[in-house]
Amino acid sequence: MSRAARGRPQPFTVDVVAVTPRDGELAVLLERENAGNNGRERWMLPWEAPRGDEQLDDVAQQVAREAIGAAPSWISQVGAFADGRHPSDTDLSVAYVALAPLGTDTQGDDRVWRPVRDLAGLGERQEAIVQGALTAVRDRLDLYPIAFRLLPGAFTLSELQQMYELLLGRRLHKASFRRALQAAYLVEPTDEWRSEGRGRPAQLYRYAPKRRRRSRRGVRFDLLG
Amino acid sequence: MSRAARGRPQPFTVDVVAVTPRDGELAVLLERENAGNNGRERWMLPWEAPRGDEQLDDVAQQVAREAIGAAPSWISQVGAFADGRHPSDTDLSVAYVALAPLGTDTQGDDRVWRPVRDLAGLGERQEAIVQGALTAVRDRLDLYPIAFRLLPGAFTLSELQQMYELLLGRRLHKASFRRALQAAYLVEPTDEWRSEGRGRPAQLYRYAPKRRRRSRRGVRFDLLG
DNA sequence: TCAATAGTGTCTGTTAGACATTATGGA
DNA sequence: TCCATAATGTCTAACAGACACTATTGA
Repeated sequence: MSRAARGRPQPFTVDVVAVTPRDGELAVLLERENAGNNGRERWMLPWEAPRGDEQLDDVAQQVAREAIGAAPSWISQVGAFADGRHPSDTDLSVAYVALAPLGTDTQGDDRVWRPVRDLAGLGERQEAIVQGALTAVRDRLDLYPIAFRLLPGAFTLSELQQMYELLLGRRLHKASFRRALQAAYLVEPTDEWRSEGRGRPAQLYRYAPKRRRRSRRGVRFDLLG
Repeated sequence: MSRAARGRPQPFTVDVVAVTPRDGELAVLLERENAGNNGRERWMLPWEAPRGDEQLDDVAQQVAREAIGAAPSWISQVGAFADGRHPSDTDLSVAYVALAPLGTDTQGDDRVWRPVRDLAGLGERQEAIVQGALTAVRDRLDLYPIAFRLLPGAFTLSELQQMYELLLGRRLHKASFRRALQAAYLVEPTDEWRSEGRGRPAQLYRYAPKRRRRSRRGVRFDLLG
């Protein structure tokens, strides 16, 4: 950071999209914007204008921790956004996406988990930021343990598969999913089982990556065309 | 953009990593930094502090066009960088990567294509930006026609394969590469051939995506572990 | 003719998805 | 007992890589 700006608030913000699974869909954390209460409610993503001597990642981590009420299980920069109105009236926002494990709850009326299909009350820029964050999560799903970070430490393979299905937005084949998981040496079984209603109880697993994948066969041409 | 900042220079920069193939490796465009010539040369990425009423993408496009001498064949945001020294002494840079087709040349001593393995003279922040840009290019290679945009309008399949190999940093299997390309309906043959030295002449192709890929089989677990 | 590169056909091992089957609990 | 879910085995089609072969030019 420049000497001039040391300690003073920056003319840009760090915005955090906190994501968690909730009621079978993804939800993001919104805070009430206590601007002039002229009729309809206005909401916003948690944000902060960093001081001049802070690193972006540290600020994002801090904003996420305060909003979620615990350290995020994963955090990553999404990009810079300048279009549209922002609660801070700054010209630029650096966006981050942060993951909160399943079951993370908030308290109070001014901080809520809202399903991503209904972001009414959010400003233009922050709505674009949420879309960018969700795209970033999907794009990085195969490289980072995102699905695992949205689950508690112990989980069933069906829960893990459902998390992947939720993030990808499509169904997966059970046998294939487990075969690929096995081959990747990413999980190890615990000696616990969980019984939910009817049906055979499921064994609990934990995330415990062992080997490194080094495949990358061929090239993929997944261009939209 | 906020009313306050309209028309005035912003307290951040838009930095552009212009990339082109050159002598069988990737090169980025550097400009001479005419700061106090105290001994060793200093170089920098092209950058600009946008006015308050400009959109980021437009500024990046403009910076790229001026640096390359022509419109970039593809451009995309990489992210925001705040660490390390920057020629502008601003606290933040929004980085873009821009592609220049093979054969794009520069003129003058103050603007050169430098191979990515030797970025001596570049400041800390911009060196991190270049690394981020190269990573972004590799990560998006399967989703955007990056390799095609680094080639002229007509190219041989061997040239296309070599471009993929250059970007991926590994050799590819010729028959498999062509099979996958065929299946993706991305190119169409022209009625021209090119003869280079010995060997059978190669047919020229052009980028002409026809159908949409809709495969995405299974899940990939490419986590590092 | 030889060397070099383009382009293609065939074989094989790997993998994804369909399908079926067994296992194990609760109602 | 029936039903629901877990977990796994088998079959097949698609695909990647190896290999070999033909095609076509310049030296």
